[in-house]
Amino acid sequence: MGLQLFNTLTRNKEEFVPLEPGKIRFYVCGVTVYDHCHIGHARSAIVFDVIYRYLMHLGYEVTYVRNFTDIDDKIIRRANEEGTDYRTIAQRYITAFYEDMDALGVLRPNLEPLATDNIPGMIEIIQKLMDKGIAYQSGTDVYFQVEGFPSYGRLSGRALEDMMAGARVEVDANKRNPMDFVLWKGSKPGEPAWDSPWGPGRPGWHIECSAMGNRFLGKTFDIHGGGKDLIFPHHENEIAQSEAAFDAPFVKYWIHNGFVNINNEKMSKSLGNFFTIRDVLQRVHPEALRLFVLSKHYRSPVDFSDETVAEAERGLEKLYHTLAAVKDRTPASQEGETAEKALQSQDSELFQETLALPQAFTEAMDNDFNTAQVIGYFFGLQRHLQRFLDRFGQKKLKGPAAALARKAASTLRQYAGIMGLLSLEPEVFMQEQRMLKLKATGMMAEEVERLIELRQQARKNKDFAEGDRIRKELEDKGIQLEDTAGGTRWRVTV
RNA sequence: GGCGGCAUGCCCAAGUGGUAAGGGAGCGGUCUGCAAAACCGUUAUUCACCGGUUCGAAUCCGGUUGCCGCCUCCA
Repeated sequence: MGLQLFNTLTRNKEEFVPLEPGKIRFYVCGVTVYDHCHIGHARSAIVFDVIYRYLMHLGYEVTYVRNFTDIDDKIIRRANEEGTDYRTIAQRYITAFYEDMDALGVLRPNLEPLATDNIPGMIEIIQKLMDKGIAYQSGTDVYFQVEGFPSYGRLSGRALEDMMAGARVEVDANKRNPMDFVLWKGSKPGEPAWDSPWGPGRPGWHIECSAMGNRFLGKTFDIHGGGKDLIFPHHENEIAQSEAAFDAPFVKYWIHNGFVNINNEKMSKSLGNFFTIRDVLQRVHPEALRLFVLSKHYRSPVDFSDETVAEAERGLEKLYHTLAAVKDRTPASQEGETAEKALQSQDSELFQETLALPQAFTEAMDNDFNTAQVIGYFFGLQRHLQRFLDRFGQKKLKGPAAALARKAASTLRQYAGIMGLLSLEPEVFMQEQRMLKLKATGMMAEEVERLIELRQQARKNKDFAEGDRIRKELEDKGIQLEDTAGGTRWRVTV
């Protein structure tokens, strides 16, 4: 069947056929660097990261471009507020962006161009549009004339007349049509400015993506992504500019991710109901956040709350717990290949489920990146694997049993890895998770360890009352003890 | 006012014409010195409501209600 994806342009799921066999040219709108990123940005980044990883997994040679908007009114305003240069602001938040993305485990695109490094390309496009009479200068600004582009509104599914009837469009005496949008914005004295045939100024917002897309990916490219809120006007305008300038289709497939909501309302800067990525990562493990995001289909809205995030955390802990159990209870060294028959005879169902995972994974991902379904498969395999382990009680697994457990675990990790999940060694994850959660209890790890040691002494002396008292004391502070064959483990439950 | 989306058990959530995945929580059990974790069992004859198409619909069509988004910067 092959990859099917929902194309915003046609509002249908379509079979994906690359423009050039084996290759994909992929562009995602990046951020405007005037402030820290919030969870909404995190969702978008994670969603497109998984799409990128999956396209590579399918064997495509992917050229992935994600830009930075490093010049814009909000950046200038911020610079003025702080009495500094727009570059300082942009650079600061680019650095912060990388810190956030790295923490989230989001892979770097192949190219991450800056708008300000691509101004000649923008001027070139604007010039083309001027030459064709589709753009006009008015005062110190240059505008795109929407009526000169007949299919304007196709992506967002609305007609020009309808939009004008909306009447919320700012009346601008410079514009011939209220829907015309700025391509080049004349600078006021003291504002950042670049020379152009229309006088000193700066580019309008939409033109940068047309210029960078064209420069790095060509006139027409395969996939363009971004948040749903970019459909109109940003992407609509990109299409108008690019297609009018180059007389070629701009993009074949448009992919848009849904919003992150708080209390069922869109998270946004303007509403002020946002959490920054860095704040959330103070208390939530990045992989838990990733699991949270991928537990829902990328086009649906998701509600971000303590409860929904906690569910993802518990789920992730469960998956890692099973991986840890396999690691602890099977021999460290691999003793060669075990015959399939021997594996199957250990537990036919687990064996089959392990073998079936690659195809189930691919079918779900091919179906418009159905990561939620994939995660369901992960839990199914985890449960069977854990059940298999439990059959052996406290005993270690040997021979074909160990081989089957390892095969199931490594298959699980391999496919979860394509989505950027289960990428850590289980003990590393559990340690990170403990340390993260410990902050909320106000306790130090040493203190916990000391109390555990005291409890062990008491238990050795058969003083269970004292042992239980210590456990209760820790429990009240949010530390849950788990006595295992390998000693006492602890985790934080608050 | 225009355009679009969504409504699945207590909560989250997949399902795209063939008879309801998965996770969390709850309850019962196994295990445990006691716990925790884990595992097992259990919770939707039913998918907002009303009609229709079909041998068959959560899935398609029409209508109703509710929520959300876009039309202004926004992932």
